[in-house]
Amino acid sequence: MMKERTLHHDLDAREMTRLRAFQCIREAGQISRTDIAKALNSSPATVTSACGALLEAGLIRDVEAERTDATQRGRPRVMLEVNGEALAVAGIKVARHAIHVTVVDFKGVEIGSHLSPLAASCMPAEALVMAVRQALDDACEKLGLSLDAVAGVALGLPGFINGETGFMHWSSSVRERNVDFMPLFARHLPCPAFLENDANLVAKAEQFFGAGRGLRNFLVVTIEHGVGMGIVQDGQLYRGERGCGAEFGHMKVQFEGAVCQCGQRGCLEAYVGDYALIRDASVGRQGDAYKSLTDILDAARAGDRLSGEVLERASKVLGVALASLVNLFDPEHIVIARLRPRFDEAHTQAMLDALKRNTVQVDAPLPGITVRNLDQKMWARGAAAHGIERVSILKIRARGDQDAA
Amino acid sequence: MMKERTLHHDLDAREMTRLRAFQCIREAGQISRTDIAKALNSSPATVTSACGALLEAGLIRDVEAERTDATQRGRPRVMLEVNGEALAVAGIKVARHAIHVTVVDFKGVEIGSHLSPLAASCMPAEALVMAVRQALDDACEKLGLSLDAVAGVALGLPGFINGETGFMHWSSSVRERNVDFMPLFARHLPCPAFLENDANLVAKAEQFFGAGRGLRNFLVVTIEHGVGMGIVQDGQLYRGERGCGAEFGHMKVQFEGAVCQCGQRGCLEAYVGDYALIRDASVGRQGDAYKSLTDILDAARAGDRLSGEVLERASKVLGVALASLVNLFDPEHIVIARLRPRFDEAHTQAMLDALKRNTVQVDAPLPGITVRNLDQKMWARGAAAHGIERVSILKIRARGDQDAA
DNA sequence: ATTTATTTTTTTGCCCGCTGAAAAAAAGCT
DNA sequence: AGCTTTTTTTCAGCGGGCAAAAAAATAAAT
Repeated sequence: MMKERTLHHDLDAREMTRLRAFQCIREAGQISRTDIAKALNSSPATVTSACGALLEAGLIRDVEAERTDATQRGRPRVMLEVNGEALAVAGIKVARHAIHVTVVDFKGVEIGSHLSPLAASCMPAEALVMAVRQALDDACEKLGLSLDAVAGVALGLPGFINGETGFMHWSSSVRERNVDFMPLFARHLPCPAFLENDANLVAKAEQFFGAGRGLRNFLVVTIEHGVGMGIVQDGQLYRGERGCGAEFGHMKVQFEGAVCQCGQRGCLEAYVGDYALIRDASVGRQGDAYKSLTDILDAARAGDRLSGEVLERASKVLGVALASLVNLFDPEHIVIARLRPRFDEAHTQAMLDALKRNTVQVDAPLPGITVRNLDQKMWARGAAAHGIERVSILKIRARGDQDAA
Repeated sequence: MMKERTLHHDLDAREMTRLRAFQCIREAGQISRTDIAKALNSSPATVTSACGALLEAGLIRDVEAERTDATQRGRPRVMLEVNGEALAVAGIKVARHAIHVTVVDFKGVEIGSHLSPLAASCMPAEALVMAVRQALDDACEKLGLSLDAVAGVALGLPGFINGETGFMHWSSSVRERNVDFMPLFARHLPCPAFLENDANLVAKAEQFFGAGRGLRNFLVVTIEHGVGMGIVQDGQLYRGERGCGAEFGHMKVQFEGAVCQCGQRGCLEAYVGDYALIRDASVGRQGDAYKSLTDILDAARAGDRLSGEVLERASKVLGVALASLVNLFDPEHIVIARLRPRFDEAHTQAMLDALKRNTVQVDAPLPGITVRNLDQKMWARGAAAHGIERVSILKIRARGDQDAA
């Protein structure tokens, strides 16, 4: 059996129809069968049968008919929605000093969260997996939940992760390189496990809950210590050939430019990543270097020239790099998510200006831009979203097996 | 009817199977039914019926059984191939000073070519279409071919062309902006017409005849006056949301860098495009500026310092930009095609070194790289390839209609 | 209250492509 | 000639999707 490129492999035609119907329902929140038929471009009969299977499986349910104000004649439509109580899914993100766990219901509504401190920011794979398992157990206990009630766990790691194969090429949180992480992880869990690159998780979060709803072709850029990106094309994460593309942070913005933490020169990250700003703004302040971005922002607001210039320059460089992305990908939308300190409006504006000025002009509207603050919970939420998606595929496939039996 | 994203719309399941079989045969050159079944992952019965339809339509034919040396028992396999004589297709490329026409048979074998000089490098759309039609007529006459024998014409234009809709946002060859070019073009032709961005055509040529055969995920970069790119993902041209992405030439490689012909700063084109090299190498030679890249190459070989440095720098910048591409797209393969003057091995090597040094390291093999000289005929050949693809879709759909009748 | 109109949903029967199995075809080998 | 091997074709059956019809549920009209 050859290795398939999509995650929808081994779903037959009928299961694909069910999955599409399910995803349509999830995306819409609430939707009637007729509208699903329109959205899927298929017949009502097909939708009825697909939804019948989903209802029987308990994955969706019909919702109490809301009294519509618009006085409608005819048989009232029955709205369908994802049955939140059907399943619980855990999303886990490994950060530098903590493991974030969030447990959501099948609709993506948060049941609860938990944060486990992490002793070391980099440890052996085996130890990390144990720590993750412990964090999950703690979270379940805190929420009064049995681990058996969790239908799937999705884990997000920084670094070069092939989400399709579950192979970890490199991660800043793991001592070893080239670990076949997925089996290791799955061995310590009583339920299906999924692995994904952390920037891709933010993309998933946007697709499920944010600016990416209903879009099929968008980019999500994350800016924190480093710079990451998730690419959604045709509604699916684009992973590249080896499963580790989308390294926007290491796109070169300056020939023979500043040194990046990856050892190369001119990477975007070396101009707009947190560590780069701290480095640049601290020049000439030996012994009194800034500790965090917040310090720099405060200094700039207090009138410090260098800090202001560093921030302005970073904004412009980021805008130019984003313009390159637009020129290359021509996406429908871009989400720019920056962690922690809320930037001044002026910086955002400088970034957007640079973006606009450096985009190839086509007399067609620019892609939509969303600038948002990225909070720590987004990753775990994205992991949960990813988990929901993967588990729903499993559940729909499982139904098929039962039918056959 | 909503606008579909793929070119395979309105092909039903059976037609899709036929198309896939046809494409498999075209890609393989010669292949037996059993091997097609393996390649398409479907049953021999299905392949027989699909090929039956294709045979009946005359699109393919079975080839005289080649005596295999390996003494094989059993019923000898019947090899199928595209029936070259089935149809003729014309590929046309509008260049700055000429219109290239190439007519190929359905297998892509060149029947003949023609080159019509073009008075002006930029003219009104209407006039350009007339000139193209004239060039096509001339080519047919020269080849002793009736225009009726041409089943389709594919036209390549430089600029921002939406190949899907046939809309021209901007082209250096056309006076007006935002012309709905396709209908205009089709009105002057007795056969189906197709339009495409010229860099995408080179990608098509590589996919059909070159390094892209059998690959589903590769990039083709063209370097001439400007720099272009074609993106093939999952076997299809990636066009972006507005149909005019892949502007590699306007990816920014230097913050506030050299001025590009597009008016912006720091574009790759402004460092490696022909005009940029001529500009840079001619500094300080007022009245004695270089006229062409060849001059610069000659000067460098003769020991001119500046020319050598300009070439070396361009090679390095290109390598770095390509590394950014790899980091973003993680493709299976990259084809780098440079027009006209064959560069010295040293420059190619400098480019590849820079590419390698600036690629994010993953302990996984780098994408394959093909460096080739791009000759003028590639565009027209690519246009022809594009035409073949589009015409085969039309023909397969047409069969369906006949069946229905 | 009953009927009519309207809209959504379900049921039913049919069509059609794909498939597996078996048959047929076309060789080579003995 | 008979057996083996491999490819190709035939054929019956399965199963998904769809159009049409039926059913259901309501508003408006009489």
